[in-house]
Amino acid sequence: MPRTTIADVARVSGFSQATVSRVLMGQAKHIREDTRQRILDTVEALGYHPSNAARSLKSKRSCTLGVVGYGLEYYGPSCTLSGIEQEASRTGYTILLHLIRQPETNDVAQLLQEMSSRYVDGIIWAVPEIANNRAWLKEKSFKPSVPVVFLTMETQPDQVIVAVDNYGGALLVTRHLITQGCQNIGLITGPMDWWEARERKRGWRDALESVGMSASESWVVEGNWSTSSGEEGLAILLSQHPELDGLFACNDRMALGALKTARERSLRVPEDLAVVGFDDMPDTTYYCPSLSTVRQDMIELGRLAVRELGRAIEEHQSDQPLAPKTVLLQPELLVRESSRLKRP
Amino acid sequence: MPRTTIADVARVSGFSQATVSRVLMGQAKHIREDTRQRILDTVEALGYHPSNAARSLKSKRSCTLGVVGYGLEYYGPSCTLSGIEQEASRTGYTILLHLIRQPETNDVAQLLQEMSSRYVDGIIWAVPEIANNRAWLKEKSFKPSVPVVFLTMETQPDQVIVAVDNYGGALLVTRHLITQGCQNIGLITGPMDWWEARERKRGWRDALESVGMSASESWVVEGNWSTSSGEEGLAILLSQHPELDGLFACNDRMALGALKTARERSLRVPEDLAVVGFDDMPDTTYYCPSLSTVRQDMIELGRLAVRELGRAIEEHQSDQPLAPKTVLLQPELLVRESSRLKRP
DNA sequence: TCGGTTTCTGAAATCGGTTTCAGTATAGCA
DNA sequence: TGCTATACTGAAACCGATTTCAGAAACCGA
Repeated sequence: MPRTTIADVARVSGFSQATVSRVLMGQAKHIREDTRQRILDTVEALGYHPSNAARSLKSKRSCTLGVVGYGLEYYGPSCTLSGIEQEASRTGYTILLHLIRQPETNDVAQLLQEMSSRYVDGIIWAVPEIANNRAWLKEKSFKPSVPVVFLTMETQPDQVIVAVDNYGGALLVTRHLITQGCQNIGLITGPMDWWEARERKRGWRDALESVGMSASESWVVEGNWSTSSGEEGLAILLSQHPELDGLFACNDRMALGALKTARERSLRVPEDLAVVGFDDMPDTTYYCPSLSTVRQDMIELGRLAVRELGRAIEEHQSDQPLAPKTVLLQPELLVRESSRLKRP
Repeated sequence: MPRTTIADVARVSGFSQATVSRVLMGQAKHIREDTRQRILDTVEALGYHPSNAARSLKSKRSCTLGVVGYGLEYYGPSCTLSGIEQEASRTGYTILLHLIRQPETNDVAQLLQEMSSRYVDGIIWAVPEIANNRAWLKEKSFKPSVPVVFLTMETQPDQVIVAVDNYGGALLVTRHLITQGCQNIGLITGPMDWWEARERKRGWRDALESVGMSASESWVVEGNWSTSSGEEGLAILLSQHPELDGLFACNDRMALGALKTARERSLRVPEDLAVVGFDDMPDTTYYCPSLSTVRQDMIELGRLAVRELGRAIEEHQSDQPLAPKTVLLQPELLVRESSRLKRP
C-alpha cells in the first residue's frame, strides 16, 4: 500500500499541490482562510504526513542534528545526551546519533561525510578533548558544510564551544578545603592528556599558590578516573606524605576509591582526612561518609549546546560567517560529610 | 557551492548516471571491470558521496533505525543505547534517537509518524513497560509500517521482544540467600506497576515457596528504585520483622540505601543481615561492604535487539509476515561481601 | 556471413515534496 | 465602466538518486 502523498491531498481537496504545500509550510502568504481550512481538513482526513526525504532533498534542510558522542556508559555523557535530545526535540529537531568507541577517531572525515549525506543541519561534537584528538581541527581539509558546536574543549579562536568551568570548580574545591583548615592538600588527577583533568589540576594549584601553600608534584598522583586508581592513588599519596589531611579527587569514582583506602587504614574522614570529589554522581550522599563534590549540570550543558547550535544554524542559513564563542557553565560546590570539619 | 551529484560523476567519467549508480550500488551485475574502475576513480577524485535523502526517496529505505528511549540518566538504559548504536553502526545503520520523558506517552501515533516520515527501516522501543503504557499495542490503529522490536516487556503473542530474564535473576538471588542460611528473607521491590519489578518479586516468592518458606506480603516493601526508598524500606521491614536476616533489594540503588539503614542501626552486613541487589551498577564493589548483585549485560541486550530487528527488516522487505519471538537474556549472580556468610 | 544470445550502457521515468512564474479573479479607484 | 494593483491558485521545473526498458556491441554456433 503506497503512502499518501501531497498529490493525494491535492486531488481530494480539489486544489493543486502547490497550494497544499504552501498551506503546510505555514508561512502561507496568499492563501484564503477557507482554502486553508479545507486543505487542513483533507490532510487530517487522509492522515497525510509529508516525507522528510523528499522535503530535505528539495530544501536542503532536514531538521536533524548530528550528535557525535563518547563514553555513554558513564553518567556525565548520558546526561548531556539527554539534555541535547530534550532541547532538540523542543525546538523541532531530531537527533542522528553516532557514538565512537575511541576518543581519537581518525575517521572524522568519513563521519562528517556520513552526516552531511544525511543533510544534518548542524553537528554537536560531544567527545572529550584527549591528547591531540583534535589535530584534524587544524587541518585545512576540515571544512564541514554545516555549523559544529564542540562540547568540553579548550577555547579556540574560531569555534563554538560549550563546556563546564572545570578550573572554577577546582578552585571552589581547593579553597573550601583550605577554609576547613586543611594544611596538606593532595590531588588525584584524571589522565593528564584529558583537557578537563588539566583544568582541574590548574585550579588546585592556583588556589594553593594564591595563599602561599605548596603545590608541588609530590602531592599529585595521576589517576585514570577509575575507582581503583583512586584507591591506589591515596595509598601512594599517604606513603609519600603521611601528614596529608585534605584530598581533592578529580572525580567521584576516584574519591570513592580513596574512601575505601582511608577506611582500610582507619583514617577518619573528614577528621583525619577531608575528601572532595567532582561530578555529583547519583547517590554520592549515600557513600560512607557522604561525599562532598562539585555538581555540574550536564543536562543543561546539552541544552546549551543545542541552543548555541540553533543560533549558528540560523546564521549559517543567512550566509553569515560563524561567530566563534565559548560558553562556560558554572559548577557548584556541594559540601557533605566527607569534608565538613567546621560548623558553618 | 552546490554539492557534487551523481550527474557530475557521470559527466566527468563519461558514462551515464545509470551506470554510475549501478557501480555504487555494488550489486553491479553487468558492468565491465575497467568501466567500474574508471567510475570509482572519478568518485574518489570528485569526493562524491551520495545524498541519502534522494536515495531513500526513491528506494524507500534509509539505513536508519528509530530508537525510542527512556531514562537515559540511568545506567542500564545508557548501556543499552550504547549497545544498540554499536551493533547498528557495525551493520551499516544509523540511529535516529527520540527520548521520551514520561513512560506513558500517548503520542505514540505521532512518534511513529515522525519516524516513518523519515523512512526508518525499523524501530526499537526501549521504554520500560509500566502500568498500561502499552495499551496502544492492542488498539487496531497500531499498525506501524516497519518492524518494531520491544525491549524489556512481557511476552506477547505477536511481537518481537528482547529482555533480561528478571524472574530467573531473582530466583538466583533468593536461592543464594537461602543457601547462605538466611531464615527470614525480606524484599524491597520496585514500583509494582513496572513489569520488571513484578517479575523480580515473582522470582523471590517462587524461590521461597519452593523450599517451603513463607513469602507473605508482610515481608515485602514497595520501593521506587531510589536510594532513599531502599533506606526507608529496610527501616519498615525491620520494624515489622526484627528477625530479618536476609534482604533482596530489587536494584542496587535501593540496596545502597538499605546498607545505610543497616549501618545506622549497627547491623552487621552480612553477619546480621545479608543483602543482595540487582543491576551491577559500576563501583558496587566499593560500597561498604561490597555489594552482591545480579549482573545483566545491557550492552549485549542492545546488540541483540538490533540483530533481531535486522532479521525482522529483512523478512519485512521480502514481504514475509513478522515472526513473533521473545529472547531472554540470562543474568548472572555476583556474590560479594554483603551476602557471603559461608566459605565457599 | 548471418541470426540469436548475452553483456554492457544510456535515456527517461520516478520517488514526493518545494518553488518559480505566470495566469485568473477580485478589489480599489477614478 | 475601465484600468490597475493585489490576492489567490496552478502548471511545471527541480532536488539527486534508482530503476525500467530498450538499444548497441560483442560473442556464438551454424
